Amino acid sequence: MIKENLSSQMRKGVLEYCTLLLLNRKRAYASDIITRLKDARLIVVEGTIYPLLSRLKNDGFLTYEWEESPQGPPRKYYTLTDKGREFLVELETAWNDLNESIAHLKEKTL
Amino acid sequence: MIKENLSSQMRKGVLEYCTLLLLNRKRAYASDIITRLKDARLIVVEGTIYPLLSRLKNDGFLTYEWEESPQGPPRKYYTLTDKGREFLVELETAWNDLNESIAHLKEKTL
DNA sequence: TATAGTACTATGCGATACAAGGTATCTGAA
DNA sequence: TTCAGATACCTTGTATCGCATAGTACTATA
Repeated sequence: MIKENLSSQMRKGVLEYCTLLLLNRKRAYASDIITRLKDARLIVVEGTIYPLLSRLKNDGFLTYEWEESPQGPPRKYYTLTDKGREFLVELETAWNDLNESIAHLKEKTL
Repeated sequence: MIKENLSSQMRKGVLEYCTLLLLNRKRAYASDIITRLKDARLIVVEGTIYPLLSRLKNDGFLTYEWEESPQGPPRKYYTLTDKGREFLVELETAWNDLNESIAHLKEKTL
Protein backbone atom coordinates (compact mmCIF):
# COMPACT_ATOMS: atom_id res chain seq x y z
CA MET A 1 0.00 0.00 0.00
CA ILE A 2 1.25 3.42 -0.84
CA LYS A 3 0.57 6.75 0.74
CA GLU A 4 -1.94 7.94 -1.85
CA ASN A 5 -4.58 5.30 -1.26
CA LEU A 6 -3.93 5.21 2.46
CA SER A 7 -7.04 7.03 3.51
CA SER A 8 -8.95 5.37 0.70
CA GLN A 9 -8.36 1.92 2.13
CA MET A 10 -8.86 3.03 5.69
CA ARG A 11 -12.28 4.45 4.87
CA LYS A 12 -13.73 1.26 3.47
CA GLY A 13 -17.09 0.81 5.10
CA VAL A 14 -16.76 4.06 6.98
CA LEU A 15 -18.33 6.08 4.19
CA GLU A 16 -21.50 4.11 4.75
CA TYR A 17 -21.48 5.20 8.36
CA CYS A 18 -20.74 8.81 7.44
CA THR A 19 -23.49 8.92 4.84
CA LEU A 20 -26.06 7.58 7.27
CA LEU A 21 -24.89 10.00 9.94
CA LEU A 22 -25.35 12.84 7.51
CA LEU A 23 -28.79 11.74 6.34
CA ASN A 24 -29.89 11.20 9.91
CA ARG A 25 -29.58 14.94 10.40
CA LYS A 26 -31.20 16.06 7.19
CA ARG A 27 -32.34 14.53 3.93
CA ALA A 28 -30.15 15.14 0.91
CA TYR A 29 -29.55 14.19 -2.72
CA ALA A 30 -26.34 12.72 -4.09
CA SER A 31 -24.52 15.86 -5.15
CA ASP A 32 -25.55 17.46 -1.90
CA ILE A 33 -24.11 14.56 0.06
CA ILE A 34 -20.80 14.86 -1.77
CA THR A 35 -20.62 18.52 -0.89
CA ARG A 36 -21.44 17.91 2.74
CA LEU A 37 -18.89 15.14 3.06
CA LYS A 38 -16.33 17.43 1.49
CA ASP A 39 -17.14 20.00 4.17
CA ALA A 40 -16.25 17.31 6.69
CA ARG A 41 -12.92 16.82 4.86
CA LEU A 42 -13.99 13.55 3.30
CA ILE A 43 -13.33 13.51 -0.40
CA VAL A 44 -15.89 11.42 -2.24
CA VAL A 45 -16.72 11.19 -5.92
CA GLU A 46 -19.85 10.30 -7.85
CA GLY A 47 -18.66 6.82 -8.78
CA THR A 48 -18.46 6.05 -5.07
CA ILE A 49 -21.62 7.63 -3.75
CA TYR A 50 -24.16 6.40 -6.31
CA PRO A 51 -23.49 2.68 -5.88
CA LEU A 52 -23.33 3.23 -2.11
CA LEU A 53 -26.74 4.89 -2.05
CA SER A 54 -28.19 2.12 -4.20
CA ARG A 55 -26.86 -0.52 -1.84
CA LEU A 56 -28.27 1.22 1.21
CA LYS A 57 -31.62 1.61 -0.52
CA ASN A 58 -31.75 -2.03 -1.65
CA ASP A 59 -31.00 -3.13 1.90
CA GLY A 60 -33.92 -1.05 3.13
CA PHE A 61 -31.89 1.48 5.08
CA LEU A 62 -32.87 4.40 2.87
CA THR A 63 -35.81 5.61 0.82
CA TYR A 64 -35.99 8.45 -1.62
CA GLU A 65 -38.42 10.90 -3.17
CA TRP A 66 -38.10 12.65 -6.49
CA GLU A 67 -38.39 16.37 -6.20
CA GLU A 68 -38.28 19.25 -8.65
CA SER A 69 -35.17 21.38 -8.67
CA PRO A 70 -35.15 25.16 -9.02
CA GLN A 71 -32.49 24.64 -11.65
CA GLY A 72 -31.69 21.52 -13.63
CA PRO A 73 -33.14 18.01 -13.51
CA PRO A 74 -35.18 16.62 -10.59
CA ARG A 75 -33.40 15.37 -7.51
CA LYS A 76 -33.54 12.16 -5.54
CA TYR A 77 -33.84 13.13 -1.89
CA TYR A 78 -32.75 10.32 0.39
CA THR A 79 -33.96 9.81 3.96
CA LEU A 80 -33.31 7.15 6.60
CA THR A 81 -35.86 4.45 7.30
CA ASP A 82 -36.44 3.01 10.77
CA LYS A 83 -34.27 0.10 9.75
CA GLY A 84 -31.63 2.59 8.66
CA ARG A 85 -31.65 4.23 12.05
CA GLU A 86 -31.20 0.88 13.73
CA PHE A 87 -28.33 0.11 11.40
CA LEU A 88 -26.76 3.45 12.21
CA VAL A 89 -26.67 2.49 15.88
CA GLU A 90 -24.88 -0.73 14.97
CA LEU A 91 -22.36 1.14 12.87
CA GLU A 92 -21.77 3.53 15.71
CA THR A 93 -21.08 0.63 18.02
CA ALA A 94 -18.70 -0.96 15.53
CA TRP A 95 -16.84 2.30 15.15
CA ASN A 96 -16.52 2.80 18.89
CA ASP A 97 -15.30 -0.76 19.30
CA LEU A 98 -12.62 -0.14 16.71
CA ASN A 99 -11.48 2.96 18.55
CA GLU A 100 -11.33 1.05 21.79
CA SER A 101 -9.26 -1.67 20.17
CA ILE A 102 -6.80 0.87 18.88
CA ALA A 103 -6.61 2.62 22.22
CA HIS A 104 -5.94 -0.76 23.77
CA LEU A 105 -3.13 -1.47 21.33
CA LYS A 106 -1.55 1.91 22.03
CA GLU A 107 -1.36 1.63 25.77
CA LYS A 108 -0.55 -2.08 25.87
CA THR A 109 2.86 -3.49 26.76
CA LEU A 110 6.00 -1.50 25.94
CA MET B 1 -24.06 -4.75 3.12
CA ILE B 2 -25.31 -6.96 5.88
CA LYS B 3 -24.51 -6.94 9.54
CA GLU B 4 -21.99 -9.78 9.39
CA ASN B 5 -19.43 -8.10 7.17
CA LEU B 6 -20.06 -4.72 8.71
CA SER B 7 -17.02 -4.66 10.92
CA SER B 8 -15.10 -6.54 8.27
CA GLN B 9 -15.47 -3.74 5.77
CA MET B 10 -14.92 -1.07 8.33
CA ARG B 11 -11.63 -2.59 9.36
CA LYS B 12 -10.20 -2.62 5.89
CA GLY B 13 -6.94 -0.74 6.05
CA VAL B 14 -7.26 -0.35 9.79
CA LEU B 15 -5.70 -3.73 10.44
CA GLU B 16 -2.56 -2.41 8.82
CA TYR B 17 -2.53 0.43 11.33
CA CYS B 18 -3.20 -1.93 14.23
CA THR B 19 -0.47 -4.32 13.18
CA LEU B 20 2.10 -1.55 12.94
CA LEU B 21 0.97 -0.15 16.28
CA LEU B 22 1.44 -3.55 17.81
CA LEU B 23 4.86 -4.15 16.27
CA ASN B 24 5.99 -0.67 17.28
CA ARG B 25 5.73 -1.81 20.89
CA LYS B 26 7.34 -5.18 20.52
CA ARG B 27 8.44 -7.49 17.75
CA ALA B 28 6.27 -10.51 17.06
CA TYR B 29 5.64 -13.39 14.69
CA ALA B 30 2.42 -14.04 12.85
CA SER B 31 0.63 -16.33 15.29
CA ASP B 32 1.70 -14.04 18.09
CA ILE B 33 0.21 -11.05 16.28
CA ILE B 34 -3.08 -12.85 15.81
CA THR B 35 -3.22 -13.57 19.53
CA ARG B 36 -2.43 -10.00 20.47
CA LEU B 37 -5.02 -8.57 18.10
CA LYS B 38 -7.54 -10.97 19.56
CA ASP B 39 -6.70 -9.59 22.99
CA ALA B 40 -7.63 -6.19 21.61
CA ARG B 41 -10.95 -7.65 20.46
CA LEU B 42 -9.94 -7.72 16.82
CA ILE B 43 -10.58 -11.10 15.31
CA VAL B 44 -8.02 -11.89 12.64
CA VAL B 45 -7.16 -15.13 10.92
CA GLU B 46 -4.09 -16.49 9.18
CA GLY B 47 -5.39 -15.84 5.69
CA THR B 48 -5.56 -12.17 6.56
CA ILE B 49 -2.39 -11.58 8.52
CA TYR B 50 0.15 -13.37 6.31
CA PRO B 51 -0.61 -11.44 3.12
CA LEU B 52 -0.74 -8.25 5.17
CA LEU B 53 2.71 -8.87 6.63
CA SER B 54 4.07 -9.68 3.17
CA ARG B 55 2.72 -6.43 1.77
CA LEU B 56 4.17 -4.38 4.60
CA LYS B 57 7.50 -6.13 4.18
CA ASN B 58 7.56 -5.61 0.40
CA ASP B 59 6.82 -1.93 0.91
CA GLY B 60 9.78 -1.68 3.23
CA PHE B 61 7.82 -0.98 6.39
CA LEU B 62 8.83 -4.21 8.08
CA THR B 63 11.78 -6.57 8.25
CA TYR B 64 11.99 -9.95 9.84
CA GLU B 65 14.49 -12.34 11.36
CA TRP B 66 14.20 -16.09 11.53
CA GLU B 67 14.51 -17.42 15.00
CA GLU B 68 14.45 -20.89 16.51
CA SER B 69 11.33 -21.88 18.38
CA PRO B 70 11.25 -23.92 21.60
CA GLN B 71 8.61 -26.04 19.91
CA GLY B 72 7.84 -26.49 16.25
CA PRO B 73 9.33 -24.78 13.19
CA PRO B 74 11.34 -21.53 13.33
CA ARG B 75 9.50 -18.23 13.57
CA LYS B 76 9.60 -15.04 11.54
CA TYR B 77 9.93 -12.18 13.99
CA TYR B 78 8.80 -8.93 12.42
CA THR B 79 10.02 -5.48 13.45
CA LEU B 80 9.34 -1.98 12.14
CA THR B 81 11.87 -0.23 9.94
CA ASP B 82 12.45 3.52 10.08
CA LYS B 83 10.23 3.83 7.05
CA GLY B 84 7.63 1.80 8.89
CA ARG B 85 7.70 4.18 11.83
CA GLU B 86 7.22 7.13 9.50
CA PHE B 87 4.31 5.34 7.89
CA LEU B 88 2.80 4.66 11.29
CA VAL B 89 2.76 8.39 11.98
CA GLU B 90 0.92 8.95 8.71
CA LEU B 91 -1.61 6.27 9.54
CA GLU B 92 -2.13 7.82 12.93
CA THR B 93 -2.82 11.17 11.31
CA ALA B 94 -5.23 9.60 8.83
CA TRP B 95 -7.07 7.87 11.64
CA ASN B 96 -7.37 11.04 13.68
CA ASP B 97 -8.61 12.92 10.63
CA LEU B 98 -11.29 10.31 10.08
CA ASN B 99 -12.43 10.65 13.67
CA GLU B 100 -12.57 14.40 13.32
CA SER B 101 -14.65 14.09 10.18
CA ILE B 102 -17.12 11.85 11.94
CA ALA B 103 -17.29 14.16 14.93
CA HIS B 104 -17.97 16.98 12.51
CA LEU B 105 -20.79 15.07 10.86
CA LYS B 106 -22.35 14.30 14.22
CA GLU B 107 -22.52 17.81 15.52
CA LYS B 108 -23.30 19.49 12.20
CA THR B 109 -26.70 20.96 11.38
CA LEU B 110 -29.82 19.37 12.88
C1' DT C 1 8.44 -44.23 11.60
C1' DA C 2 4.10 -42.09 12.50
C1' DT C 3 1.35 -38.62 14.54
C1' DA C 4 0.27 -34.12 16.41
C1' DG C 5 1.28 -29.42 16.85
C1' DT C 6 3.22 -25.15 15.08
C1' DA C 7 4.28 -21.89 11.46
C1' DC C 8 4.25 -20.24 6.89
C1' DT C 9 2.30 -20.00 1.94
C1' DA C 10 -0.95 -20.03 -2.13
C1' DT C 11 -5.46 -19.66 -4.52
C1' DG C 12 -9.98 -17.99 -5.33
C1' DC C 13 -14.02 -15.16 -3.98
C1' DG C 14 -16.81 -11.17 -2.52
C1' DA C 15 -17.08 -6.35 -1.30
C1' DT C 16 -15.69 -1.61 -1.94
C1' DA C 17 -13.51 2.87 -3.65
C1' DC C 18 -12.58 5.05 -7.70
C1' DA C 19 -11.67 6.58 -12.57
C1' DA C 20 -13.86 7.23 -16.74
C1' DG C 21 -17.57 7.58 -19.63
C1' DG C 22 -22.52 8.05 -20.64
C1' DT C 23 -27.57 9.81 -20.32
C1' DA C 24 -31.18 13.12 -19.24
C1' DT C 25 -33.04 17.71 -17.79
C1' DC C 26 -33.23 22.66 -17.44
C1' DT C 27 -31.71 27.54 -18.45
C1' DG C 28 -30.17 31.19 -21.13
C1' DA C 29 -27.88 33.14 -25.03
C1' DA C 30 -27.18 33.16 -30.10
C1' DT D 1 -35.47 27.51 -32.58
C1' DT D 2 -31.07 25.79 -31.54
C1' DC D 3 -27.17 24.92 -28.88
C1' DA D 4 -23.88 25.31 -25.05
C1' DG D 5 -23.31 24.90 -20.22
C1' DA D 6 -24.66 23.49 -15.75
C1' DT D 7 -26.89 20.15 -12.97
C1' DA D 8 -28.03 15.49 -11.68
C1' DC D 9 -28.09 10.69 -12.17
C1' DC D 10 -26.17 6.11 -13.64
C1' DT D 11 -22.93 2.30 -15.48
C1' DT D 12 -18.70 -0.22 -16.41
C1' DG D 13 -14.16 -1.76 -15.53
C1' DT D 14 -10.08 -2.00 -12.42
C1' DA D 15 -7.38 -2.51 -8.15
C1' DT D 16 -7.22 -3.58 -3.41
C1' DC D 17 -8.21 -6.01 0.67
C1' DG D 18 -10.20 -9.33 4.13
C1' DC D 19 -11.12 -13.93 4.33
C1' DA D 20 -12.14 -19.00 3.59
C1' DT D 21 -9.84 -22.88 2.23
C1' DA D 22 -6.27 -25.86 1.24
C1' DG D 23 -1.63 -27.06 1.23
C1' DT D 24 3.51 -27.26 2.58
C1' DA D 25 7.27 -27.65 5.86
C1' DC D 26 9.49 -28.23 10.24
C1' DT D 27 9.85 -30.14 15.10
C1' DA D 28 8.99 -33.06 19.01
C1' DT D 29 7.31 -37.16 21.03
C1' DA D 30 5.54 -41.72 21.25
